[in-house]
Amino acid sequence: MESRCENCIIRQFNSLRAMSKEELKQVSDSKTVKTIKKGEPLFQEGDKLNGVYCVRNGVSKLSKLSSNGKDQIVKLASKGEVLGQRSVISEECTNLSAIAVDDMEVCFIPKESINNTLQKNPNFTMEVLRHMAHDLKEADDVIVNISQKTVKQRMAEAFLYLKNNFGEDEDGYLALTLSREDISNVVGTATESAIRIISEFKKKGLIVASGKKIGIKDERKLLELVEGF
Amino acid sequence: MESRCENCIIRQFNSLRAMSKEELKQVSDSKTVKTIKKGEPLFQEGDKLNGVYCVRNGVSKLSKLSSNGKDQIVKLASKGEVLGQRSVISEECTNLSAIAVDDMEVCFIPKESINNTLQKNPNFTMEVLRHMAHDLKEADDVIVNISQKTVKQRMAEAFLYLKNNFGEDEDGYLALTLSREDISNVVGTATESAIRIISEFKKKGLIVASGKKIGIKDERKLLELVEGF
DNA sequence: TCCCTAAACTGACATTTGTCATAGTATTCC
DNA sequence: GGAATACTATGACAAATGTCAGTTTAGGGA
Repeated sequence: MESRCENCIIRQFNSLRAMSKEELKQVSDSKTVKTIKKGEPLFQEGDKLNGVYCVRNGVSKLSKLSSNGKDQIVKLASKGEVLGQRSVISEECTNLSAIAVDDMEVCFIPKESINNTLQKNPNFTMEVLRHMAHDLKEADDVIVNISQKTVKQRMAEAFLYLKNNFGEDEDGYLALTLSREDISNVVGTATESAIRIISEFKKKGLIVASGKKIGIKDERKLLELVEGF
Repeated sequence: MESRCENCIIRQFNSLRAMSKEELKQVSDSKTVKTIKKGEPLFQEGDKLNGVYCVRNGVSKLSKLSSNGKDQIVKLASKGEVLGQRSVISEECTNLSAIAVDDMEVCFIPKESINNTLQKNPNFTMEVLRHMAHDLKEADDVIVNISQKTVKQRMAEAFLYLKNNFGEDEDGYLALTLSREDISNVVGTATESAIRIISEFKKKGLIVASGKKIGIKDERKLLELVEGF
């Protein structure tokens, strides 16, 4: 893949597209490319981040540990997403852990480059602001879903989310394969409950599963379930 | 209260403090002061907002209707907070309703003033960005709490939140009085469940209640409950 | 003041969800 | 290839929570 930020297509998907040629050059010169293996962390809850991570390949789960010892996955980030922005902007330790769900390739961009551009390029700042506004809206939706919907509804929604955001492979299975435990941590339920609901969905013909791979069979009915029928 | 934004103390608490004298003058000239009675809406979910609302007095609940017909309260906003920013920035319809919990006094600032300043004053943009980063972090915390804690724990947390954010009156009761239904909508549970837990807390001496007014009696035990003992 | 309505409350019950125990099934690593 | 380990699955049960139905209480007009 192209290693010069100026030519990197990835940035078309994130706030970096608002950077000028010179700014991108600076970012390009200061960035480092990192490879993270499945299961390894990009950063951990409480870490002080010295920069942001731009995802080139693979998927990362952003999660937070609850006092009951369970992780709650707040977001799944893939190609083009920038992680750690919030922490860098507010100059606080990060409140989330980022762990690779796949093997990943990311660019680490030191915070100086980001802060520098934030000060000089209002377009960039606005772009970051717009992204954050969007994330906040999504977070509100998650709050409402998680508090007002049943586990079954949230499971159905999770599968539809996975399809819409990560797509399907050639055999019609969800492209992103998560462990049952990760699924339960996205949905916010016990692993056993998640497994039981998967079994139920299989029996009812809503999904198919072969090993870890899950495929959506009856999207319409899943949608109806989410809406509460 | 002072009607010129330049002299308004309220703005010390929000992003408007990053505005210049001239910008504040423009805001002041274009703003309108509105009085909203208890129970009335500032705006409703799905509305297209033509500006933001700066709270001078009173409290507003920001809520979203779920498909099961219940409202989930996502945030309680009081003096100094600015509502509708996100919608104005992303130029989308608002995803939340804002309804007065108290009688309120707010300033409506047309979006032109805001957008104008966003374009010209990078400090202001950064300030808004920082606020939004903070809100996003809080939203993450809410997600984790609501999904990983029991209703009882969340109730305890809600009372502590009300004390810390809105304080107590001279008699030691929580300054912000919410109906049982509103409390249940903050916590994300059935009204009956909320009432039952309030009764239980009263019996156990964690809180006292006289009519709608609730007072915290044993903060330590409430905290322990939240942390899971 | 009294009524009337909305809110607060309580009980009984059904349902959902979590927990523990245990067994089967993949996967990895030597 | 085979043991060790992690993940998936299922049953049985307990606990938490929601729902429905009905009663009591409080507050705001006429």
